[in-house]
Amino acid sequence: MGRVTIKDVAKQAGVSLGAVSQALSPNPNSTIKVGDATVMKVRKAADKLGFRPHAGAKSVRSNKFHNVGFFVAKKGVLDRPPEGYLMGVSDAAQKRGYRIVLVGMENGQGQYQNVVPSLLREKNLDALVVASHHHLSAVIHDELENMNLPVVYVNDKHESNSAWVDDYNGARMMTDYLIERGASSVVFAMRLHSDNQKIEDMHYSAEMRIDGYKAAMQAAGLEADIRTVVMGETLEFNQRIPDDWLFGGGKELPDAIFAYDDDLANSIAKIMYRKNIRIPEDIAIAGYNGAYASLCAWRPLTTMRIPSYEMGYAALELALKIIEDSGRKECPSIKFRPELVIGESTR
Amino acid sequence: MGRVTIKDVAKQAGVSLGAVSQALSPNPNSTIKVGDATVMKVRKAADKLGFRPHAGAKSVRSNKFHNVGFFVAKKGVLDRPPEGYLMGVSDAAQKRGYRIVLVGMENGQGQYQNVVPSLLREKNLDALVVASHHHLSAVIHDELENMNLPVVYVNDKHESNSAWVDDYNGARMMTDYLIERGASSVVFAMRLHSDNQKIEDMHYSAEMRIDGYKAAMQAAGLEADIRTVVMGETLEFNQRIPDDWLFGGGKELPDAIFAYDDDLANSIAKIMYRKNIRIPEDIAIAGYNGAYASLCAWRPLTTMRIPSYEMGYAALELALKIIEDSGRKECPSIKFRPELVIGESTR
DNA sequence: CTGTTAGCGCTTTCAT
DNA sequence: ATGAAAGCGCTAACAG
Repeated sequence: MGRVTIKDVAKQAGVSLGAVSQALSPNPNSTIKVGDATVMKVRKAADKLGFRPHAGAKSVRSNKFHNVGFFVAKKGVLDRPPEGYLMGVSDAAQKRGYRIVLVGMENGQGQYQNVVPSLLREKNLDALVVASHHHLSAVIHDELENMNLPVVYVNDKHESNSAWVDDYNGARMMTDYLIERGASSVVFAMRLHSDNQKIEDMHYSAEMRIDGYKAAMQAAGLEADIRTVVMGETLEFNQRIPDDWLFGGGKELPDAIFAYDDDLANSIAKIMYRKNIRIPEDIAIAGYNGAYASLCAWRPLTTMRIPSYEMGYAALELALKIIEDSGRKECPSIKFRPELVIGESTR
Repeated sequence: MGRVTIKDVAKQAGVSLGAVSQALSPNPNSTIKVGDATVMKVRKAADKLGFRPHAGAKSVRSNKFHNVGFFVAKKGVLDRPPEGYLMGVSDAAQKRGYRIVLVGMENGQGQYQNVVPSLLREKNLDALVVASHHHLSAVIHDELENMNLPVVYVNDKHESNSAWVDDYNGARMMTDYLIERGASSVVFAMRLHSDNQKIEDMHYSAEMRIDGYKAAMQAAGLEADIRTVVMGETLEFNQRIPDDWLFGGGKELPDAIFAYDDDLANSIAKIMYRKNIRIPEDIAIAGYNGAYASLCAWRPLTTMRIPSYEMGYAALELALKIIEDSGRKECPSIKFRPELVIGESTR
């Protein structure tokens, strides 16, 4: 039993080839119109024969794939939140009859080698959603421009074609909250990937979060206190931060620590716990991102939840808008608002 | 500037069409052989023109897609661990030049409507990896059989073509550990999706974990105590379990609770915390799965870690074995061992 | 609506 | 190695 083709269906249904094509995947611009009766007849025949259209063959003529790539500009991404982006992208795609194709970063020996992964070397996608957690996305951006492939960004801020979060206000709200709850010394903690990494080279959210934090501190008449630690590119759950990073050696314990993200917040909280400093009684700790891990833990973290599912969903819809209006190249970016989720790591 | 095809490359390189085809994607069985010099020349021309082969066109002749589907037989999966399966699958695929295509469950109004999602109705995949967390996979199994699509299971136990975990020994080890650490009353807690759900209708791991737990209790001369609670299909992080489920109304607080999975363990721990029962001083709580959330939390959970990345990786390799040995239909299933990860929810 | 035909981009065969 | 040509499954254009 070879493969069942449209030809077999036509024979079985007793109609023409073109009729089958139109019955199964109608095109309003087609010169050939099929009636409901024919459609039914064709469907029945197709079902009986177990016909499944060959996606590749379709794409050859139409040059449409109904595939959208999901590119993660980060190593080892899928093992950690927020994977809500992917879920949103996937649901939106499925609803519109598109498939999501995973495109991973290629990396050898901890270095990004081929910036454009080999999977993109084949023509197989109608568009690409880039989920950025990394300054690297800037490099990719240029490389992709030449490929004539519409690109949409999720969790990255660009002039157009992106879904991003208003982290300035997010950080401001979090800092305000900590101050309101009684903190007068609030440290903003973040990690760097290397000794001399500049804020400008980091993800856009770094600058926004710092600015939001500073603004809130200034408005309250408090002094901003930003502390950084140099760590590897990813923060493994067993990777330790030096115990004396935040205090010790003369430094005082602040009332609250606002960490750049939940990973860092959890790591800091672990240090405190080891030192028998009680959370939230002795110190308040807040994170950012609203990672699943922070929310469902038996001792949930106070965090700013990013609407990652909605952002992924919106990003895919942006991508489809561009694909389907074949003239248009750009759509305005969409701003999302984060939401304060109060856990048990603050009072 | 239309699309750059193999024809343009041939012209640019000054060689024949067939030569380009062979130079760029060599086939040992081809009658036409190209030398290294030609290959170089062709590659250079292709690079210069920005040539990207059309995946669809390739697939028409060869009937190979270099796509493997990843099917999640569960609603809203990608938002929660263990997503390590997907990462393993994705890495293994990338290494071998395959793409991962996400195939979601279609569900309307909380009911599974079309068991085989529409994305599978097109011929587009060489194989499918089914990640099962659900008895539903049995239904899918039958439906897929007719499709002539090799199917491999991850986190499900079948005679062949599956990567599964030895949960019997996992549960046994966990129970032994709890007993060793001083517990004499250990409750095994699990949830049911409906009032009259039978263990046999659940995921294979339910029975294995129960049996492992029972065996350990019996070996220690203790009485098994299994308690179930009826909940929705998914356990949201804000979904509450009745506070009096495990104790109250005459029931005594056990020394330890071994929960079917980390989600449930976290929920139980939250109840305890609300009731001012100290963990681990007053009661020990253990989970299962080794979800990222459990491991990276600032108060990590004691859990059995499933090697989900490795399982996903292995499952994909099984799939490729079947794809590439076009004769073979089955490979022996692979058993994985879970690993005890001691957190701070037990002594 | 039908039947026929061209053609998408690529692989493969055939004769040279 | 070449150039020519067939064919994969499908869509789309053509005249009826």
